Amino acid sequence: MSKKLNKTHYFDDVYDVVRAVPRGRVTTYGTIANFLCLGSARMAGWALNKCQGALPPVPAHRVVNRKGELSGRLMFEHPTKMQELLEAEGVQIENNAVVDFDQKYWHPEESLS
DNA sequence: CCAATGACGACTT
DNA sequence: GAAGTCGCCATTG
Repeated sequence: MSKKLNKTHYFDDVYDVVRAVPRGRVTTYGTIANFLCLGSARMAGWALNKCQGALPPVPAHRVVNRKGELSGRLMFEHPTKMQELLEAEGVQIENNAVVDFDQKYWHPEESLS
């Protein structure tokens, strides 16, 4: 899996990492950005903003900010869709934030095994 | 071309 | 320890 790091297509790498997130787990923008060496967590979030039209669909609901808050829930088709999806996967949401975020936190290196 | 914004993060006060 | 400020890089106005 050679990482091209083509800044014009880096969001493809972001999608790949987000798709690798196991069900019931969550990760952060900064982690993805750091893993892909994007240099800014904003780039990861920006890429996910367009993930809605990406195929296959990207489980962006599994990506939250450093605080574990569902910062992008308003960007979904429905503001509550993100929380519903997370709860459906066993992730408890409290005050728009992931419960036991440290426990649900997932790192791309885990996928490397 | 310049300025402002953004699904963020880390540092400083 | 909490709140505020600056920095990152790309897109849009």
